[in-house]
Amino acid sequence: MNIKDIAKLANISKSTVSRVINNDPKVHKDTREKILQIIKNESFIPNNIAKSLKTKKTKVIGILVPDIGNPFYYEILRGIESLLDKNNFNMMLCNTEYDSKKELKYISLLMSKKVDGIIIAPSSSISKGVNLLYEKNIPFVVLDIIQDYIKTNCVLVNHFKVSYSATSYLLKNGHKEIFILDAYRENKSLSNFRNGFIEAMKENKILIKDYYLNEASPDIIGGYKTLKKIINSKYNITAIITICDLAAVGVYKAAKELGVTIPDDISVIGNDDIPLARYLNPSLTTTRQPKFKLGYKSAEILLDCIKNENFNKENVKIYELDTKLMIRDSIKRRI
Amino acid sequence: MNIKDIAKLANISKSTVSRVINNDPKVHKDTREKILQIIKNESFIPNNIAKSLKTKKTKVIGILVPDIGNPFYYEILRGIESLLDKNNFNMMLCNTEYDSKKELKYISLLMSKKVDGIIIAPSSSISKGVNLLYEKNIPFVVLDIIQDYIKTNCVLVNHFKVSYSATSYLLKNGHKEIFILDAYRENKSLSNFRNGFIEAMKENKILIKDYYLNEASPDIIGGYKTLKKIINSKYNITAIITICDLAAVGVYKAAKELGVTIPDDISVIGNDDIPLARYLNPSLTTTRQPKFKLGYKSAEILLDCIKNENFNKENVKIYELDTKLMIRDSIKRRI
DNA sequence: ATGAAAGCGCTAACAC
DNA sequence: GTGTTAGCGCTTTCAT
Repeated sequence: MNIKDIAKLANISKSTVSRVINNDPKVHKDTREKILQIIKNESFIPNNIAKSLKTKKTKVIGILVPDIGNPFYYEILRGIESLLDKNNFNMMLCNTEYDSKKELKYISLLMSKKVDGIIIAPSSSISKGVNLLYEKNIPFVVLDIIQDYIKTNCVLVNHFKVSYSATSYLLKNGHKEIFILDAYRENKSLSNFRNGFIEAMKENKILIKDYYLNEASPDIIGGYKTLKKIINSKYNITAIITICDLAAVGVYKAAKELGVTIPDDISVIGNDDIPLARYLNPSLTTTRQPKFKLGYKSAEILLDCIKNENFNKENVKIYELDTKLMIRDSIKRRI
Repeated sequence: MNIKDIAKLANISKSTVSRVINNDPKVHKDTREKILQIIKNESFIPNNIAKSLKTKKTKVIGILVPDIGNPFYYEILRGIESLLDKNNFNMMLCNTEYDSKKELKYISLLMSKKVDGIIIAPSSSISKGVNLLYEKNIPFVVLDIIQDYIKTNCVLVNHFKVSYSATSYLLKNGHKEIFILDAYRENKSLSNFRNGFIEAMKENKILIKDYYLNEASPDIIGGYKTLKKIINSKYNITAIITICDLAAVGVYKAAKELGVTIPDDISVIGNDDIPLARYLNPSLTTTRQPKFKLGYKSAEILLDCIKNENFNKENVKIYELDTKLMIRDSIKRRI
């Protein structure tokens, strides 16, 4: 069943049916009602694939996240969805697993399916996928993981401030031997999360030992392995700052197994404030990121690029959203 | 840029370009290589919208879940995604928020976008959306929430057994005044979760007081409100069984606020075993559902329906996956 | 206010 | 092994 069939049933041309479907005002009231009635009777649903072929718009956007399993992203997804819903867009969700190959594959698929735009939390800070989008002039917004060598619209929090504040807070509480767990980075010197830590330490004239600076996967396993390594190496650490709460959960897990008590033996401070954070034992001190808003804002910018067709590689901006340190029970005062 | 342009560059017809793109063996090796080279040079990505219009296949499936924010669904999503990835399918994710209107709207959108099939965790056990899919002969699989009045492929766990076992376990531990928190249901007598509880109580000759049987939204707020209600009503409850872990988290939250100690004052048993469950304080006793497998299996069945075009409303089955009671620290022995 | 016709970019049947 | 052609179901310009 297609508009031609509907047209036949109504003794009218398919152009007019098309007009009715698209709410073109230039249709006689009676004609409109008749056609609407038939559409309803037949419970006809127009073929938007054909429409898209003609109009070059799909009302679909692609979303790429590195880890569907990280609660950080669900709230973001909810933020995106809430705006897409209002605009009758759909989202194609892709899970890249921090794998640049998979990321690139999905981006190609999305492009072949002619999504109107893409929101991507890249697999790394040098993403080939993002480069492809850039070259092909696809409207896109980068989320959370800023690109090192390319200017794009980007929505995120200030990771420098996040770790600077977290470190300062630990310092204020008498900690000196602080371990930082960053995600893997191609170019370490470009890591704001790392640099905020370094800056805070330097300002307080604390010597940064090599092994303070660490990298792992930003998930439970990453945090788990990291604490095990710390304990095995008998480093004299009193606190650990993690790149995300999920990694902090990994630290908790390892602590339990190793008989290490948080915060008495080691203090932990996370980043992003996943819903679980406040329910952990002890509840996790962490930096709250406005996750819903991160998603909503990204969608807003993207839809704007799409609608106004004003997507311009040069006219691009970094949107920094505010964070807040949530002080809970995972930090011990060492004075 | 389209296949016609590629054809021109190669001095060849677009049919042959199409053949190369679709790996048709009936193309001369040299021709193929030449075309492949041009495609690569131009970094040409074929328009799958046009392809879909012709072939009536999109390689997209729609997923509808009632609450993106419930961790129960992420593992399911991962399961679905892992199979879709292998088959180069994309997924359109829709969040229905237990709202049948929104569900229906999204289903219409998905149908207009000609998804090859749909996996739906319905907003309720009598879903108009599911009925529409049924009537329109769209391949679909129902996840988790079985439909009361319509036969469909359905992947889920045996909720009767889940609550029966949970209740039996509580009974064995000396509990008698047990409260059950079910999700809202149009037809209460059809709730297996409720019925498993009733059956276990009856077998043990425990009188079921009216207020034992309760309904709330299956999320943190639902659990939160429920415990508040119990405490305010001064019911003499020693244990509570929740329809999902997220509701149990709500119970924990209310308990903390009210100064109620788990498990000393009240025991709690969840259902589904979200990642957070074991990290709660006290760690939550709950029934583990094979979430990844639930998703994977659904996708498997759906892709099978799509590929073999053997989707037949009558030839439909319920797939019950195994569960396991995870005994942790949220139950107190009352003997 | 309505209709006729061209065309979006691809596939696939058919011809050679 | 390759080319020609019709057509998938819409939109949209142009005519009336």
